[in-house]
Amino acid sequence: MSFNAAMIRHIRRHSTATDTSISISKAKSKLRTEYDPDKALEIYSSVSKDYASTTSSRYAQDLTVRRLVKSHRFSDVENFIESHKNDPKITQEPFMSTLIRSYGLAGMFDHALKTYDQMDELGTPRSAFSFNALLSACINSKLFDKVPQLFDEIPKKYGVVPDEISYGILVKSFCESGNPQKALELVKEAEEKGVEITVITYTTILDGLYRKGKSDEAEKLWNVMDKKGCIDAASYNVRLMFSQDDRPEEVNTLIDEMTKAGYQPNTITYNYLMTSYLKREMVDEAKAVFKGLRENGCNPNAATFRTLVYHLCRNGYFEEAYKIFKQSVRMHKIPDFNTTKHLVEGLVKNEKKKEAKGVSRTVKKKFPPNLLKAWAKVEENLNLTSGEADSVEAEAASA
DNA sequence: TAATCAGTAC
Repeated sequence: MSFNAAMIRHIRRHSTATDTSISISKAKSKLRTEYDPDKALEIYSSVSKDYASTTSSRYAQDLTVRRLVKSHRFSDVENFIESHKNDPKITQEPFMSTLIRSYGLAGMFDHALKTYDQMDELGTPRSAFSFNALLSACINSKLFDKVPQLFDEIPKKYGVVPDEISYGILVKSFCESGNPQKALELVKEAEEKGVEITVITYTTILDGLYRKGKSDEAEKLWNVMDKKGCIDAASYNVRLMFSQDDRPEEVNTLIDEMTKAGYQPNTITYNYLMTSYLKREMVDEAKAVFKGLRENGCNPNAATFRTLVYHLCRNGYFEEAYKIFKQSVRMHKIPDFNTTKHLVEGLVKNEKKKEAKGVSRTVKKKFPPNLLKAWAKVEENLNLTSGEADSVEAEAASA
């Protein structure tokens, strides 16, 4: 089925509860594991809007847009987002902002701006909230130079007053343009205007400085943040990210410091520690970090699996990588195309063709349709197409 | 409503 006007009518018709409608939480969990954009649309349309809170439906909407974007179906994205403009909630700024943000996720900034300009005729009031949605859309569309321009023009045009988040997004745009120095200057300017510099804004600049190799400046900024008490776990994670190439002992020391300062290490923290071990081929230590996640109150995320499988393959531990891959499938967090490609190639090379076929069958069920052509090529090159094999998924389910 | 999870993306 392809997305069309009938589907939009279907979505509208189901705006009240019917026996076919499902709860938003059920839709969210279904959407998380559904990569086919058409099926994602079906799930979205079956949600009863009566139960949908703004944040929940925004999440479901974002997921649906992401699935369509992954398949490069931009006209369907447009139809999908535009269909929401008939919703009576369109006069509510947060609802409208969701549409602007969604266009940004799709990289369709022109549409985001057009939608923002439309707010007058649709009767939606403007505050910093929708302005920030527009600036985020700009960042997500990777138009970093456009953010300062909008920051200058929009307040003049519409009388919107930028808030601390607007400044945070402007800071991000400078960092993304490779100019964290300019971001630091902006901090001064904002402070003079009495706009708060939040921990997220500081952390953004910290990351920007490290990325440009300005470790000295980053450390100076860290001291400023420390003095102000403007630090959280994510700030520590940025420091950890740039210490991944250090010795694992040093990474562990930094994590100790983090814990003593009262910040709970999270999954991302442990991902960095794991990577620091893997970069030195300390596979047992890395696996110990992975196994210890749960007792540290953390769950592996998609990056955990991707990193572990990727490095295990790079180091030639294909059977280990295969085991981890099976776990990732069970948790609906399977690694990306390239990592999985490394895995099947390594399995074939090591005469594990049956396992390779299992991975391949799973991939064909889980990857977005637009990647399947490229995957068919991988299969063909490895001669995996003949014969039958159970998918990893089926095997994992029966295990 | 913004920040951190490998890297050109496929």
